Amino acid sequence: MSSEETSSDGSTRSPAGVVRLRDVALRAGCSVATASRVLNGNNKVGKAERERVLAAATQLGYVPNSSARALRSQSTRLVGAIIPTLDHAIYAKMVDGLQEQLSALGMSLIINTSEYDLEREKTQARILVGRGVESIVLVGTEHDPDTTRYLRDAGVRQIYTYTCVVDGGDAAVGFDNSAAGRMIANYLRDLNHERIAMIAGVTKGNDRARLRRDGFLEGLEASGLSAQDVFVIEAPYKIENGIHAMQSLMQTYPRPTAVFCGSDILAAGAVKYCNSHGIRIPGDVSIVGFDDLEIAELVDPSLTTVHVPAKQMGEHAARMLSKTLSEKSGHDVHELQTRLIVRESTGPAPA
Amino acid sequence: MSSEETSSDGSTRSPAGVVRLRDVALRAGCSVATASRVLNGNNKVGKAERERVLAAATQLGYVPNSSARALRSQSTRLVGAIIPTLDHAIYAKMVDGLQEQLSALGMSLIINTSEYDLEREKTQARILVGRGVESIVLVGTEHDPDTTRYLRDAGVRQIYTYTCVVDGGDAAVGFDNSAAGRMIANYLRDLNHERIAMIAGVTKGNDRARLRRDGFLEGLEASGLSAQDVFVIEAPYKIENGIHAMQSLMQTYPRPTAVFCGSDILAAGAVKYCNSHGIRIPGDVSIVGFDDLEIAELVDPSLTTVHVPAKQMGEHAARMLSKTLSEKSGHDVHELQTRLIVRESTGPAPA
DNA sequence: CTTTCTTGTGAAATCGTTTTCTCAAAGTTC
DNA sequence: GAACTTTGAGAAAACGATTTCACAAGAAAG
Repeated sequence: MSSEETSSDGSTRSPAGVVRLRDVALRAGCSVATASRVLNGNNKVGKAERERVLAAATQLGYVPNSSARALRSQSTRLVGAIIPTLDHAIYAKMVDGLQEQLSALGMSLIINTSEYDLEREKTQARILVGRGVESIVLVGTEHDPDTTRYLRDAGVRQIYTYTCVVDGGDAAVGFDNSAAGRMIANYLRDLNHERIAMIAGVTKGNDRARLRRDGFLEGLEASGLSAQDVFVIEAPYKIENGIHAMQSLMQTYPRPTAVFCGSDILAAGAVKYCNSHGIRIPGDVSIVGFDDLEIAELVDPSLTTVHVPAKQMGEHAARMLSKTLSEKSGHDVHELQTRLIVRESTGPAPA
Repeated sequence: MSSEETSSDGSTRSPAGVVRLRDVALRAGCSVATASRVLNGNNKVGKAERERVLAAATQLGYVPNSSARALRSQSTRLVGAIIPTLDHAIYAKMVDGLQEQLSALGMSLIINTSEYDLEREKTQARILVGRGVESIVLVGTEHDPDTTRYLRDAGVRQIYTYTCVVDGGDAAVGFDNSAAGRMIANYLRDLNHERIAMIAGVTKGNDRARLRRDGFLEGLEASGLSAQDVFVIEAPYKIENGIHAMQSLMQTYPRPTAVFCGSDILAAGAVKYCNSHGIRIPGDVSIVGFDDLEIAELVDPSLTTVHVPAKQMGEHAARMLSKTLSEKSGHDVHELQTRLIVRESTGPAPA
């Protein structure tokens, strides 16, 4: 006697009581092949048979085994995403949008975090391929060449976000980090600032942080300021780092009159430091953030910052992915617009 | 000629260039059965053979096809999570911890968002079951009875988070929302506040919000205050809602001298309103938040709030899930401790 | 009335693993 | 040294779907 039990109508059931296609076919009085065809919308099935199968399936509450389906048809409707962390609103928002759209399009999302480590990203990519994802959403353009090659070889479509540079990938949705940096440079120069500093994110393995910094420095150079004189501190996106970096900057002489932060998180820390040390914003120093998170409006003074459409970016990435299935267009770049949000933390350079 | 290409060493590769177990076995000079045994830690394999397989696997960068593995072994190592939204740090942090641990334990996570809608949660649950998840992480104890039953019938283990009440589920990891509410009630009463109000989250379909409110009101009653006199406003967790709710409260007479907010988000809005309308905190009104998000420290004055170990909760949920596989303990509750973080937004009641 | 397409159907191969059988070789025990 | 364990390894059978192939039966064309 096997572990299966044979019921009176002759159908066999697995111990867990899970309904298989065989059971549906048995009840509908046809072969599994026919049942499969009906359930997959293949129209080469007679009307009567089709209806019997459909009825049997609903009556039994049949749910296809997606492992089996994926194994045979080599098509999971599965998407992977590797992001640095979910503990940062800018990525969480993107994933939120991505998930929402994918769900609406009948796809599912497996997420993995890399903690800003490209080596770890490589490992996660392998896992996701093993899971059978058909596409993978990554952050930024810079990745381990192994990762890029591996994914290409595995036939997995790569979509980069927060960037407009496709490079080794298949598509990109994001914005021009460099242009955003230049925009801030121009904005601060228009306010007559001359002693300018930056608190950037860690640029190693992070092209977004690097491009923002480089664009910013380029913009300053273009306006006649030597980039040599611009003090740049790199720090991970944490409030404490913003505090400490601002402390360092405020101890330099001459003090900068404007500080551009690579993220609102760093900017919030910078503001906190100034507030607790009697440094007036923007009277003594102007501070600019990046991302336009909720905190930008909550800190006092509220932050001038660059708005990044994070959720839209995720939504658009999802739409790009669904397109893949039908029209596999080539290198596909979608640029979203960032915009400067001027609030209270910036003002003209002190006299 | 098939679609496979045969390379010089005799191994066959699928068109996509994915390495299969067969390739590993071929390179190691053994059968697939043996290779499988080695890779699955079955110790009945000779030392020399074992090492050759391991070497071959790493050299080829072998990643098992999890569909096939799942199909045969009847175990996808797949976990689902349905959370209200990722656009709220408290959930994003939990998922961050969950994902990190699951990944370390060799499991993958599919996430879905419900937008605080139990109907939508039901739909998502069905999708996840179809995907073959073995467990599902949900937020709170309150769910559509259909969802609970469906998941139980499908043999999917249900883990509730942010709560200690298991009810229809299999396990819970979280904290006592009601006790946290009482704690705040006592704290405010100890500061001699008598006119107290609350800005709660939406309680429909949200037992956490409801329990916090009820615990708070109970605590006030216990200290001799009539819950009738406590004005409670419900609002979704958005900053603007905090602003508007605070506006309403400040227009009542007599004004409350202390306001408990169901979330730091609402509290941040409340603070913002006061700051822009010359209402002193805590001189005129004390404000208490909930969650201890980054913003609690960033707003001015910084928020007195209840610390919630969100990331730990996710990590613990992951560990509970992995336990299932081996020791399937029954109803399993793990209570984490919340604690009151006193900052600048609270003080004694004005005279 | 044959021949040639359609059309609908079922049998069987397949996807890449894990796991059960089977069996040979090498130890053990008397 | 014969009879029994143990041990290690391969061949082959699952797992549950999809999809190819083969083939009837009926329709259309000659």
